[in-house]
Amino acid sequence: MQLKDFGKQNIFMPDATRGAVRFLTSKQLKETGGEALVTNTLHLMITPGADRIEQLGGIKSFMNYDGIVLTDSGGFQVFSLLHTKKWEGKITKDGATFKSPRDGKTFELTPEKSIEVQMKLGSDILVALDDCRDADITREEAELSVERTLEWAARAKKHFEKLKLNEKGKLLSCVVQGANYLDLREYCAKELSKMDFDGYNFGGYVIGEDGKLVVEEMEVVLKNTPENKWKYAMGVGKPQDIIDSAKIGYTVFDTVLPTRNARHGTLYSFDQSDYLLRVTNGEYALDTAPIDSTCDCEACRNYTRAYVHQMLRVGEGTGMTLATIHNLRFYQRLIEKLNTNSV
RNA sequence: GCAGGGGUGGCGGAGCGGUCAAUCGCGCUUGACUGUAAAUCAAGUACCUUCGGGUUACACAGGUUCAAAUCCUGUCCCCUGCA
Repeated sequence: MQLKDFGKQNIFMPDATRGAVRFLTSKQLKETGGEALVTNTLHLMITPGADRIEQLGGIKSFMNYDGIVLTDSGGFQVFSLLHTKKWEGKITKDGATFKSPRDGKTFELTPEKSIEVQMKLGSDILVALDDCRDADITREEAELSVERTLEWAARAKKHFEKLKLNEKGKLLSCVVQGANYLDLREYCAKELSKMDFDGYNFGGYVIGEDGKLVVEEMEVVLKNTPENKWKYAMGVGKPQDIIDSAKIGYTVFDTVLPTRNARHGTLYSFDQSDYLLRVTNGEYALDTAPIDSTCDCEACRNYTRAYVHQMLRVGEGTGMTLATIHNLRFYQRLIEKLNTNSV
């Protein structure tokens, strides 16, 4: 796929946060069928650092991956680690400063810094730093989050244009915030649209308190952003959430669910009505069927449920690998079905 | 044979007169995970229950005591040292 066609069809990007999809080689990842992955600015900035990745030829060369690479801005990490006080740090009008729990070193993440790091990493698709918050914040907090997100987006865009003079073939996307306030979502979407980004990402927490996708908010963003630009539902989601998001017009997806769940024993299978097959459960100990009778992945073609069950139970890396390969293949097959209208 | 130590729930291992159905770890059962601090986390794990509680339980059999997994006696096992 050409970069210019990104998002024209549904696409699912596995998360290789620190430069690898856990337990998979780039070859194994490629064999699951995807054409792009997501990696993370903040994680790679802390270690090994953007300069080193640049010295080593960029993230694609470093991890020997020849697909499309999208780098997340680090906005979500600021939210999940700083706002929730898991990491020491503070958020200011310029971004965030925080101490790495690895070695206590202080880092600063501004809109400009985020773009610079993403450039050095050798990303194809960059994301402007946003002020990500929880779904249930007060209106005042949501307003502040939107204002900062807009200001940061403008600064990111400006810096991107400046650096892009020497770097061709890169795209920049932005993130729409506004929590569950529809008018703020609309305002944020409209203002970002004026800045003309290559793609529009739905940010914030996509799952409401009831555990359901915030479809209403997602629709408002669709209506108020340019039709010919991609809409990326960040962090979405469960198979049904992806189906529902695709139905209303989102085409770009990423989530840690298939990879994290694989490691935790929750596999996906079209053989199950709810797509879920908890392979470590006792009932699969003697099950010689493949995880999914319709699947063509390495795990399903060569191994039984009983084998994956046992390997995961004893904590063998091979179990993690097989489960991850399978779950990613499931997600890619789901996307293929969406693209051929057969789901 | 003599001397010493020990037998606790599926396993390992605490407790050493009442607050013990018995810390904890493992195992087992189930669930959660949505821009990854996550090969993580949560709940449950004798039996019965109208969820108030009730019934058997700490090798086995007796005993002391208001009260015993905890003290005493005997029996049966196990381990270590010396013969």
